[in-house]
Amino acid sequence: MDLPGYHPQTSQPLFHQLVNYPEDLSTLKGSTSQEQQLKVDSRPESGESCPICGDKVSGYHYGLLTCESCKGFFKRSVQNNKHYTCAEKQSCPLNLSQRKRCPSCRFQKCLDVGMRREAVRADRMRGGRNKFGPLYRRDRQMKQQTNTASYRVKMETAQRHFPQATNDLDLMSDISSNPSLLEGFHHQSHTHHFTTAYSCESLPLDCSVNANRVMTPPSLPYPGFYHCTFPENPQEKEELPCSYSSVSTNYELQAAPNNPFMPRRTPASSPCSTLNTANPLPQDPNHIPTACSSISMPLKFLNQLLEGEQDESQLCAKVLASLQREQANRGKHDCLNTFSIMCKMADQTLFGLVEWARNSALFKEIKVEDQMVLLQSCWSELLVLDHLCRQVTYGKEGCIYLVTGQQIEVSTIISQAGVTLSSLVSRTQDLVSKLRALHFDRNEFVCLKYLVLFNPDVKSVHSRRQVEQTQERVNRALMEHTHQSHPGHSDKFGQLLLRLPEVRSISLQVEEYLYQRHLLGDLPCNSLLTEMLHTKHS
DNA sequence: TACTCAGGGCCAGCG
DNA sequence: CGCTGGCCCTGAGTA
Repeated sequence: MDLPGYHPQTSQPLFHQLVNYPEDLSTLKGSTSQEQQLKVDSRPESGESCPICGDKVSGYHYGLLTCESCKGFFKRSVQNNKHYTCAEKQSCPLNLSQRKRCPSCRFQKCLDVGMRREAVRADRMRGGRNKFGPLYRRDRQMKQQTNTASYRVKMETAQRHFPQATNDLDLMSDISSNPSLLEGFHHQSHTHHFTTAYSCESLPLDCSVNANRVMTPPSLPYPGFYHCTFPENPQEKEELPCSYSSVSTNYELQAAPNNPFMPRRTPASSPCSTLNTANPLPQDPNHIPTACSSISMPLKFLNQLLEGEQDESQLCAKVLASLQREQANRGKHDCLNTFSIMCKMADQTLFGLVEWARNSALFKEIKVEDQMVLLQSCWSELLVLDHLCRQVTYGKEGCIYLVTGQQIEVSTIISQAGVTLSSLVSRTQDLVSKLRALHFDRNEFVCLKYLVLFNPDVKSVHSRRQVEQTQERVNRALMEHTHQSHPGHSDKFGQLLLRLPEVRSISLQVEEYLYQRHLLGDLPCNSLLTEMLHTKHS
């Protein structure tokens, strides 16, 4: 099926490059998926590096942008059916000066980053185009679009396609055009200045640039929970050897009473005292744990998992900055509609989740092909889990809390939405209530994310045993954590696992809903979200 | 029909 | 002598 703005064979590159270019991530941070794609694509022009050896990229070769030498190397290797052997441990360094050292590792990296054997012609026929043509073509089109600032991601409303429609598809437009909805959507903040022109389907995009054109951190919800933490005492971290991973951020969450998700800078929050995270006990402020040796292996393992967690305030700032850039590119009279804003938020969150997975030591241990397959299989579940966690952590009863810190009243959405969206919102809110009742905490959230990610049942996973073993380890850690943190609630572990099928079911419904809107041309065609959606449907 | 550009071939240089 | 990598040729696809 030919879908608007989408070519099945071109669905891979954005996600593929995201998974395959470790060094790119830092530069990709904070960009929209489209912007990220553009950065990757602009390599030949900007003289950026070959993903295999770091040399200058000369064009698309056998599936992706590489340098001339790796192109030749790959071609010869495939044509001559070479079988190399690594003299070391198959982890030789590969860079411009050392690429000749180990052909085995070089060829393996070619395959790992996505060069395709099948693109080397068996008949050795010269010239012409291969089957990846459309893939390259789309990338080029996007480059052109970047160069001409007139490019706009096509995000037409369902209203435009189906003026008579009065179902779910209208809701997001309605939210923008209905003053009462906007009230719920707006977030009170001294740095956010929301425009409310109905015609413009407004959004808060001018929120984080100050008069000096310097990015300022966005105002975050529940201001009392945040404080500036330019470390006054640089030794602080060292004094807390097992402290909660302190992602470098100007804003950090402060201890929030009765909020099990809030990381704490007190010793009680350190992974050494993970057991206390769910039911924090009063701590002597001068007490600093000296070692982690007293905690069990599964809990140490759980602490390691926690260290990779994303910082919510950073994600919030990133999403806001991305929305702001998008709006800046569009100009004053061409505002994003609310559905597009939601898609952007989801897209950025998804980027964050892929980044989280990729940075995970456990995930890095498995083959890149498996990483891709696993992420492709569970991305929507991760999004749903992420959403659930945000609701339990920050959300108020009866409101949906967005990644940008804004809240929408559930009743408002349900009153405006059609059957599908209403059902989705209700089911999700039910699940949030169940998780609140279970006193769902941060440790458990991390475990569920890993359980969803390391799914050995996913088809075509090569290192199934490895995935299975990781899942078992996470399972044990979760079991131990729930038993220790809630000794009186012997069934919490089982209760949590029982939520996973619900997460799965909701995520499938979300995919279905998004796919329907995609068919109507409502989704940005160059987003990671769209790519992931399409990978599953193809 | 001219142009584009990715795959293939060639060959000087190197170890 | 085999491998490397820069350069050029070829020709299907595209505007």
